[in-house]
Amino acid sequence: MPSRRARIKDIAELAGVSIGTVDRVLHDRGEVAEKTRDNILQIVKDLEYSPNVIARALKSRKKFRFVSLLPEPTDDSAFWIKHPEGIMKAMNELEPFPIAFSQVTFDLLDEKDFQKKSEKVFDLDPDGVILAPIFKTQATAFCNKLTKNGIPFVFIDGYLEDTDFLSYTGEDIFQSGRVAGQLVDMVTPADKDILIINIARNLMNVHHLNKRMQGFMSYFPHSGRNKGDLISMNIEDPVPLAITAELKRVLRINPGIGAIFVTGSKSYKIADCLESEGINSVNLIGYDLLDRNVYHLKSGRIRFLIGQRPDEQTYKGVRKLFDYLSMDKVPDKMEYLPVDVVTSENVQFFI
Amino acid sequence: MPSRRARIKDIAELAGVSIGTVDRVLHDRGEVAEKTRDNILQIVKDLEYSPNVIARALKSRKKFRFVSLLPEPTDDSAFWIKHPEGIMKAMNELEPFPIAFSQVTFDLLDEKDFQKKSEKVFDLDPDGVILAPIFKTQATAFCNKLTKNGIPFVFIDGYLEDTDFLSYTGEDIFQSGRVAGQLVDMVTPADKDILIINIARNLMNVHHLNKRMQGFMSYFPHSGRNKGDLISMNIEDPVPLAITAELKRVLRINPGIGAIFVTGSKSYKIADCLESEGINSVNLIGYDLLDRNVYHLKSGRIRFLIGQRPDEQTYKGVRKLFDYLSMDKVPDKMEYLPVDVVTSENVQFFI
DNA sequence: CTGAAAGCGCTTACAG
DNA sequence: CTGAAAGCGCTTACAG
Repeated sequence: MPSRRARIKDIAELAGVSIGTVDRVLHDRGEVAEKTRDNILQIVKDLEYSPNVIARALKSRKKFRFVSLLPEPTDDSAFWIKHPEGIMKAMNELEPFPIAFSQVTFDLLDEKDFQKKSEKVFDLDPDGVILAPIFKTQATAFCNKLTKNGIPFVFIDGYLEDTDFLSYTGEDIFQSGRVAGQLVDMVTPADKDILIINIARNLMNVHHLNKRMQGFMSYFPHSGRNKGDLISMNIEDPVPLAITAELKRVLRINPGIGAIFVTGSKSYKIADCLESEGINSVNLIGYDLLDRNVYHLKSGRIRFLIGQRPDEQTYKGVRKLFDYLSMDKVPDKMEYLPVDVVTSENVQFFI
Repeated sequence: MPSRRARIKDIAELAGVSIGTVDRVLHDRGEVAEKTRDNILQIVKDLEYSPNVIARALKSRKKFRFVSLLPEPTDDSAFWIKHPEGIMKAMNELEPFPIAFSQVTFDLLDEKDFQKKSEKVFDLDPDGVILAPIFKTQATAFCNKLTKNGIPFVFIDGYLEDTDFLSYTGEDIFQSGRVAGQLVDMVTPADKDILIINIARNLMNVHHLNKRMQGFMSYFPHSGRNKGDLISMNIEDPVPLAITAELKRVLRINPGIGAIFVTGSKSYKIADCLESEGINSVNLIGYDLLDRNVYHLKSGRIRFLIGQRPDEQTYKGVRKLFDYLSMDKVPDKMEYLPVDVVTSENVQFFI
């Protein structure tokens, strides 16, 4: 091990060439005699040379251009407001480096818009892309195009196995369902029934929600104490009146329900109904720390929320792109973030 | 807002002086006419100048020397093995910058050793110190000496209010006790009694444990459903035989105990005893993801562990020192990390 | 195919 | 009290 970090200059001296030549070899810019090249490469290896990122960043006016392609946060998809925060945090930390960031958003309910916006991403001529692959078909096409153009990309929120992504940062969806199952099992009397509610206006998110539901249900046969029934229902039109009617109907038919698991981030809609109906006896558990969920968590209407660290997903995604581009650091392909168990007593630390 | 970041050179030109003079003003090295100085300072403000950290790091062979002063992890204080990991992670990220790190450890059971090692810290001529102020008197003296020498320091694990620390990163101890209280309350039948166990060979850590206990107990009067008794006991000599005897005695006297809360990280010792005695009916809850705790968590003997992110405490502590020294970034004085609720189903993400 | 030079923005001696 | 110069390790454009 060299006592001091090797520099290009050291390599050049050992090889008996100029630093320009060494640089050409290091950057594969060709125009170097094969013999010289091999010799230099050997020395590089011997010296365990790695470039000084600081010097590189200082010099190269080469500005990395990053682009994010994420859903537009709206009143009805408030989950996505946290993601930009992680991006800002990463940008802040990387502020001394020459980086530009563009955020492109698309309509969560509109595949066509995704496609249109993904074209816009290309127009921005990115060096790296971070995206949530909500629409499988369109996202796959987009990712393949990125790969063809040699542009690295990272996934958050979900991933597409058949694409050449650099890394995924997010939830282990199935396992997070299991955690929900365990929590419900712990706080609900063993003879009570459990209601699983999916709220999905369209089929797009079904993969996500289905997988959580599978994880949830997988907990009970072997690990759970609960002996009641698992009942599942779908709400397509999440309008308060419709939800209330449907919920009342199901609860009337199944008077033994002791817990409700909402597979997505809209548990507050269920809590709203329970509140207006004056139903206090069920354990409600849902996902994500939206303001409206947190409100019900604090009031006791929701017992647990499961958090998936949306801001950490984007933060890490950006860092991985940067580390990869500026230092050739290849990240782990899959990084599952912790499944956070949030109650009224520890929620303050998560928001 | 300037379209481009101002450089020293820009300031020099506007002030009609050389960059050397600007630098002298910026670094308060004196030897500058007051008029020149004021003028330059004004321009600095107007231009919102901030130094380019990269250029600074590249140039200055000034190596920051950081020193940590933490307890030596031992078989009986395994909690402290995670802390060095956070330090290594920070060092890794800061690798391109010229930094040296020395880790000094002391005997968790020996105040004299703390004092001796704190002197060693001074010998290392640190630019910044990160420490766990285990022994109040000795740590206060040490911190005051640091302040007197103009050496910034950050706390982890605990803090001393009367010292001039740069930042604290760690648990909100009282609140974490409340979280434990809520969890116990959720999973234990309302008519059962609750046993609180402190394991403390000496009085040193009592502050820590007491505060958690207070938080725990504070939950029940207003927020809890539990109607049973809160019983507390102390174990001074945590030898298996002694624990078992004592535990059996208490459980015999109080047959209604449905949950046990261990205020420190040694819940595995209680779990060991319950296991050997074949007692399965109580909900055990404790702190920290030590291997031996996790073993019992997975086997179901421990129901919840509360995590306090030891590695994140040190990681953030080091980053704060660095950001402060290299960019004058003053961190928030108090940073409470999330109180993690860990079960057998999500523990995999925390270890 | 290769070398010499300029420059990124800062800091550090040194000369006056 | 102030300026001019060298240099940190790299990249880039140019000359040969």
